[in-house]
Amino acid sequence: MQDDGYVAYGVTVDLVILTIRAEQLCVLLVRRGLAPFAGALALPGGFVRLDETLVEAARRELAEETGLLLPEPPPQGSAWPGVHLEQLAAYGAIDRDPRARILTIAFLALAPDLPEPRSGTDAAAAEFVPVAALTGLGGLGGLAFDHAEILADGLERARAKLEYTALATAFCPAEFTVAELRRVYEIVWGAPLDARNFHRKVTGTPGFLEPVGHSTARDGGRPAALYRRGAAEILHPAMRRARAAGP
Amino acid sequence: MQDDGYVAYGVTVDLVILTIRAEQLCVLLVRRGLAPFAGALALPGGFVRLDETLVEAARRELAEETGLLLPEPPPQGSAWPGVHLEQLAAYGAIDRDPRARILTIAFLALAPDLPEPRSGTDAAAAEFVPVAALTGLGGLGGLAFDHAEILADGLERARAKLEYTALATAFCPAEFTVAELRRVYEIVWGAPLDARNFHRKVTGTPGFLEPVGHSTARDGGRPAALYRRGAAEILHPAMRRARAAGP
DNA sequence: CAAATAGTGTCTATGAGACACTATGCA
DNA sequence: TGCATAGTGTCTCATAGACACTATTTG
Repeated sequence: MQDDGYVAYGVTVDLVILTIRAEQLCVLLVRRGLAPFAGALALPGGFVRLDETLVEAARRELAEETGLLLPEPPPQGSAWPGVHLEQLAAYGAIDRDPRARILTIAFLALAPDLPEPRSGTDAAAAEFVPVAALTGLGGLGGLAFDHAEILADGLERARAKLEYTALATAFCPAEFTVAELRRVYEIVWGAPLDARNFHRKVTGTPGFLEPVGHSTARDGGRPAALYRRGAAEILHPAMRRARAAGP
Repeated sequence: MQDDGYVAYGVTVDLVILTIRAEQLCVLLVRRGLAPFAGALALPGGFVRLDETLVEAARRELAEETGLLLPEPPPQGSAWPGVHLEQLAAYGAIDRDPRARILTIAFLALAPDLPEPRSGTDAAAAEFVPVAALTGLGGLGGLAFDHAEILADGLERARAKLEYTALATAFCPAEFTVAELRRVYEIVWGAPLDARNFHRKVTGTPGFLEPVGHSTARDGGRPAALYRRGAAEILHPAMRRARAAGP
């Protein structure tokens, strides 16, 4: 780190907030009210204040956009539909914002089905949009700034991490069945998985799932045992990613 | 991205440049000449200019610090001791620089044994330091700013990526033997690997290694076939990381 | 020849993938 | 009873890991 050459940048955080609603992978987008890109969809985000770190800024934006409780502090012991938040990458193309040189640090958030997003102070309107509806229209086109690229990176990160981490549980409520967890994988990867093998894999991996004892019959068949996420963060060996079917 | 709340940050890039010299994993460090942290070791880096992207700034610093040819453009077809360069993460703790709010984007570079680093315009002195010499002294302590954390993240990224990518070849010259590649894994992971199984794995994975036809006998046994890196970027199934032996 | 390193073959345990089968609820 | 979903068992194939063995050089 040198001591000459200081120039000033604007720094924002932008969030790729993913959830699953109505059997679809959705991303939270806001409709921009102001120029540039007025009227276009964009990832939620905002400037980083001088008195907060990058993660704190991301957590603040997450709360503002979703009205959601912050992922920290983790409550003692029991069931918590944890929102996962991690840094994705920094984006610094010279003209990514036409007004000034603005750098953004993108974060990836994974959450269980959230309450309807309440408009933050800044966001004109926030809504969960099915990812398929965006990719269908010519490769994520139409997003403001370089947000198509950021979203693509976030999606790839999420898909990849399902393979070798226990992250899929972040899309589930505090207690869930094996079938619900499997649906998460199938929806995120866009490909079906063998229910029997999946069951053996996730229940056989120590620390992945923790049985809560009782069961439920939400779906009208034999009642399924309920689990909550276990302590294991990584999965070894990894789950093999099924290749997406269809277009 | 909102339109209010703009504040100005300084933005730097810092580089974790790893190489292998004399059977040891080494990182390029500079001795700081100026306050803060004058006299301390630090990662090389510098401010991002207004007319360059983050990667361009990283590439410029890499060239300045190492005198090395840039990893791009990749020359047609043949042997190139590619320097690998990728973004690591952004670091934005409030007081990470005591002078001002400065954000840094860290990059990770992996290179084959480099010529002696020539002092760049800014660096007082740059030298490759064995990582073991740093970790031995109480957890990477003594580095300026938050560079101990950045270095730790870079090391972990490098170790992890050897598992599931063909990245280890970035530590090798353009043409190398299987044994040399295996030494890379052993040095980075700090644990021995079975030579026979390793050989089967890397030669059996399509696209990982590309035989160049001739062979060499640098080490006095049966001559070994030479390879250059193949087209495959990822390794599936992954190589299993051996757990580091000893302290 | 011995020593040293390169490279192959073979066995075993494990896990993925395919899929038949049993278990337990509800209408 | 039939139907739907949960969960288990079993087979086959691929691969990691262990390690005996052969191959090709130098001294």
